[in-house]
Amino acid sequence: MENIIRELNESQKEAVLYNDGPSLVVAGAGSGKTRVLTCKIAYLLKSGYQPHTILALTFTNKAAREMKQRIAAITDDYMARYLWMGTFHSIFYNILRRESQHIGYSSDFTIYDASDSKSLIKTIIKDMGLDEGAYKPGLVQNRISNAKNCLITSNVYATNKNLNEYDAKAKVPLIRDIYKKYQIRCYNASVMDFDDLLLYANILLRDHPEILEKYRNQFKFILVDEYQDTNFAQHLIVRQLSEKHRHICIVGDDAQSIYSFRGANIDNMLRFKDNFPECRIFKLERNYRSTQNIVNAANSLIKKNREQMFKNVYSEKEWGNKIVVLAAYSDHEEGYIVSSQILEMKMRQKYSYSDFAVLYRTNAQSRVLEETMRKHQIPYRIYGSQSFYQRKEIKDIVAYLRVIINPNDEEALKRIINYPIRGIGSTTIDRLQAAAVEKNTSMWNVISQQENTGTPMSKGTLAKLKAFYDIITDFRSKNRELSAPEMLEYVIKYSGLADILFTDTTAEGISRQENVKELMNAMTEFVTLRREEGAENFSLTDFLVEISLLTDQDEKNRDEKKDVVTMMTVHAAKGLEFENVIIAGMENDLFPSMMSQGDMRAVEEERRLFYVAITRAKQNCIITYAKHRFRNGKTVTASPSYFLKDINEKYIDYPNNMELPAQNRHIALFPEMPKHVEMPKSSITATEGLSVGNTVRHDKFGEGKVLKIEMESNDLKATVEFKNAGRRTLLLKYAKLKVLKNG
DNA sequence: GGCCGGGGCATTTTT
DNA sequence: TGCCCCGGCC
Repeated sequence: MENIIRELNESQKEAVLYNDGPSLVVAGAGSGKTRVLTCKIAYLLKSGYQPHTILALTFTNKAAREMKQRIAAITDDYMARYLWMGTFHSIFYNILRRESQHIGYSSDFTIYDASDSKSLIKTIIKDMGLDEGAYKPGLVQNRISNAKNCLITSNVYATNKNLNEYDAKAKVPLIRDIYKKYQIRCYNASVMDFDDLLLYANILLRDHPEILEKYRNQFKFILVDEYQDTNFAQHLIVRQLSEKHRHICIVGDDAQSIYSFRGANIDNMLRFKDNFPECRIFKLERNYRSTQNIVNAANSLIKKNREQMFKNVYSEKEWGNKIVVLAAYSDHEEGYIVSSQILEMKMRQKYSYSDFAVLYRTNAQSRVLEETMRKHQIPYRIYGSQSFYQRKEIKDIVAYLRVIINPNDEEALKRIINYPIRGIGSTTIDRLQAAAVEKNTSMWNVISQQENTGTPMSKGTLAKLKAFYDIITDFRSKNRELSAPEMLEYVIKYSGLADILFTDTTAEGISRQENVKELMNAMTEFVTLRREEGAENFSLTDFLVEISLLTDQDEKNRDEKKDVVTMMTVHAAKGLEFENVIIAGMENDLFPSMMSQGDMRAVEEERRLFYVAITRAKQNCIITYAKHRFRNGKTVTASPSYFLKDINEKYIDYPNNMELPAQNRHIALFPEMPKHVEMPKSSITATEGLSVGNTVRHDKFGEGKVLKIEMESNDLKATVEFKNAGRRTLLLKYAKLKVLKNG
């Protein structure tokens, strides 16, 4: 342990050793953040903290697993496995399962992924007879998700004036009803979506002080990684759990905040000091990853952002090569350039394929790039777009598993009730669903009580339903006897899926079979890993949890050892590093995205995204753009991104193009003109702009200072000391407080 | 109830 | 361009 601490640099060491109170570690890109976190946790264990009293929230499950292993190696102790370490979603899923009776859920609840929840929203919109042109499922889904991330429950949503007015203006006034129905149907199906995990975790802690107390006492030290990407729901959980013992350490880099579309709020980090005024700030500024040129170039770029914490990231590695910008005539030629660059560099400098990453802003760009990679016979692997667990054959099997654990899971049930074909058609399914909605129960309950519900159905249909019911019931009882891997095999065989899968000998059929085998491998691997970690009991449920909450990056273990080029979106590349990074499609309206035009905050986020992309590179960074690109069915002309101009020209080379990017044209033309109306700040979001210590103005009471902000039955209220009107407690939902000054 | 073909529409990022 | 949805037909 001492040796390891000795190897840290001064600021890393300080960050590791200070554990007497709250701390904020500002960790620049490549500054050895993971090392600090690992070392700190090991140090805490050595100082006498019991592992189960440490809660460490990471961005991916993979990161958690790797850190646990490293900690175990440092402390030379099997205890590391008892650390509470994982993503917000998986940790609070476990807590919610444990405490499910307090929120009225069964502990066997399952998880809706984004497509399940979209599909349910679609169903509801149809049921309500709404115009699907106006009520776009994706849009509604976003609104509901945003609301949840701000802890706006469906009831609060329905009664919130701002939100209702906003929706009315947007010609979608009934979103509030959709939201309500959606929550009811999720509840009846015994499922939660991703956002619900955080929402219900908050409700649990809010409504059950004894449970809050229990976890507060249990978690004597809390660490959170990537704090710049937490949303309000996550922030509030952390704050509540830690505000008593105040042993909290948050780590993050405001320059890498790229998830605001998911509700992440950079202010959680920037204003951490408001909640924990005594917090100490440590800055990790030495970059161990990239050459000086790359670090300097990235610094010069991010300086153009207004909102940021001051820091001075530097590298002491060699100076390195300049960033190279290459122009292509078309997106196809761009692909060609990318491929030839890889081949050429590989040949000249003995890189292997896995030393290269091709990054792009949108998934749609991958197609053309892929095509050229194939033409040049460059092996590659795409992460993200169609993840393993999104594949149809995998989703089908997983749907069976979900129904076994939780037969009320409606989306899973609908997926398999007639697959393989059992003669249960859409008419029957619609009827079952309607009956379930009407009786305020699940489809499964309707099916199991078919005889006495009186739903008019033919004898034949009833028999088919009974047969389906028997299959599932058999699976459920077998699940009590068989191990998880045995159960998986049993399901594939007796569901009839095996017959479909293994008789198909087309190329796609074979690939599907391979995927199914891969799923079985994943299961075996999971079981082995659990055993190695010392877990005695693991069930199908555990496996299901694991795969429902996998992050994109978690899937990267797959094929990790293969020598292939990595292709992914910039978002997916967060936290990773490569010898050589190629950023493709560096064009206006693409990067920065068209959607960010004119909105300064959005543009700054795009710039941070570009910053993330550049700082993934250890040795070389190559940027390409095309002058013509095929988009949405037609070819459009494109111009080099004005972001290129933001990089100091000292660090960048334009060997093959004369035409330099135009000056910041969007910003110059439309300074800060918002393109979209922001989602109104509701009662609870109000804290985003409001914190203890702020000077505020109230229409009636005048100026005052915020003393306290707290949550009471779904609403946030603030206690304000007004200069002329004395101390008052106001519901933020109604009181329109204007922040005059940050305390 | 399933399959096929035409038309319309989409495009930002994802736990 | 390609995906998804719907309608028509088997």
